Amino acid sequence: MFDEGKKVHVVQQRLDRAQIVEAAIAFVDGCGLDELTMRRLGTALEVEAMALYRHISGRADLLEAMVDELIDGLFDDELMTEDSRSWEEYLQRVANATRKLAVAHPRIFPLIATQPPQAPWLRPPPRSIRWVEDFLSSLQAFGFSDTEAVGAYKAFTSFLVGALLLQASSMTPEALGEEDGSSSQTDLSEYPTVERLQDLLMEDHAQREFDDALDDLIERIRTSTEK
Amino acid sequence: MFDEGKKVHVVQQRLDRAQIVEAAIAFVDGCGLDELTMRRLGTALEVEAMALYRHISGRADLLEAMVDELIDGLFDDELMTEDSRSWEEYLQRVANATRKLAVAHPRIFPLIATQPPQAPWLRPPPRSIRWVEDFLSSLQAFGFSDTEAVGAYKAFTSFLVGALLLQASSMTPEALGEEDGSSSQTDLSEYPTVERLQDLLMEDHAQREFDDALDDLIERIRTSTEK
DNA sequence: GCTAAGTTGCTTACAACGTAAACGCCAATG
DNA sequence: CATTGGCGTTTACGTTGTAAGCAACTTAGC
Repeated sequence: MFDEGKKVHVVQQRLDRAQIVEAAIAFVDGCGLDELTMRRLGTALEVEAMALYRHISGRADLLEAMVDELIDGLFDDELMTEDSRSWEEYLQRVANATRKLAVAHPRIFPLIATQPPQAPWLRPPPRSIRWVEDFLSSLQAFGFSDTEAVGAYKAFTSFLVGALLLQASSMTPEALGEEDGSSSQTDLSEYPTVERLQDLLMEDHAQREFDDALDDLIERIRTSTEK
Repeated sequence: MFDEGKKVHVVQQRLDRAQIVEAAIAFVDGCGLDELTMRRLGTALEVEAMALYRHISGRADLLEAMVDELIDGLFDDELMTEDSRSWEEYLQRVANATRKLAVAHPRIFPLIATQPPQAPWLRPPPRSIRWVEDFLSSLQAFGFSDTEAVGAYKAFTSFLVGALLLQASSMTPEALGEEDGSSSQTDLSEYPTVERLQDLLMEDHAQREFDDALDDLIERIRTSTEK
């Protein structure tokens, strides 16, 4: 007679926006952006597609919510909770937290980098006003002038998107499939240099290159604020 | 009796792959990626949608062809035709030619940066083997060792995608519409630093920042090859 | 506890999409 | 002249995002 235990497991029968977004992120992580469909996301939540529209206004809204959710999650990252002792340390924290995000969700990161922000001066990856406020005010607390802070913001965002977008797309399962040239070995005989350096090109030193480029960026910011 | 001049103007009645790709690029430049549809591209060419499939194998193929077309076009750029006197000049040529491309096609550039390349080590923006071959062999002709050339390649591509993707998305007509906060003025009262620096954030020094960052990247490559 | 109101999910429906398959026209080849 | 092969059209199918109406459940007021 305990038959109403039929909907087994952890299936909540009440839907809300947060869990839709969470499910969408999980879905894209697993299957890729193109596979994300209102109907499929519905069935993943054991619900009809149209039910989602009570909580989100459409597919575009869902994508934006996913991005915002991940970006907001950065603030709760342990790296960001405690204060930094120097602006260098602050930049390193932010960079590493963002990198962690890109590595955790390589198939969503392109969306973060590509999706048009609310205002043109709100560049991705931060992409949220709250975040930019934190960035600029933190730098100013360490003595940056207005123009220095804004200059650092622009240089830093360019650095992040360049380093992490390429990192993320190299981690996408589609790319990983053909990593060791088992399949789809293209003919390189016309490109001797590429052929000779192929092993070097495939080597993955992403973490070190990221750190090196970040160190260099920090050095660049330092000298530009001391002139 | 010259009645067959009815299809006036420059409408060729024979379709070929090149003009389809060209029309698609023009269409996206004008209307954006989301608006590009097989059917719409068909009518733009005064042809039924299915006619396109005689020349391209599908939408994905079309997107790839557009990217390849633009990338190949870089080779014909006047900047690239003559030899460079130094590797610094070579990098500057490539960077400026790529930047010109991003500025000319801001709505397509995200595709160049995002689309998965043929091999994981073929990073965008070059994204073509021919191009990478030119890059690596040119650097080696200027005395770069194998590891130095590959290191420069990776650093340079990261730089390009970061600097140009943000530049391109800030030039997209959607973003430009709200550039001067005429519409959609969000409430910044909770974000005093952003509010105070808003004018600075909106200022566009993209060209100078690009050049500065490039100079710095060159300097970084120089010192790393001299240690 | 009972009814009224509001919330939430389901059903149905439609236009637009990408593309497969069969068809007809035209030009070039024998 | 007949034939063949290439190219554009027509028709059709399955899938997509989403609008509209309906039904069931939760909650509020008495």
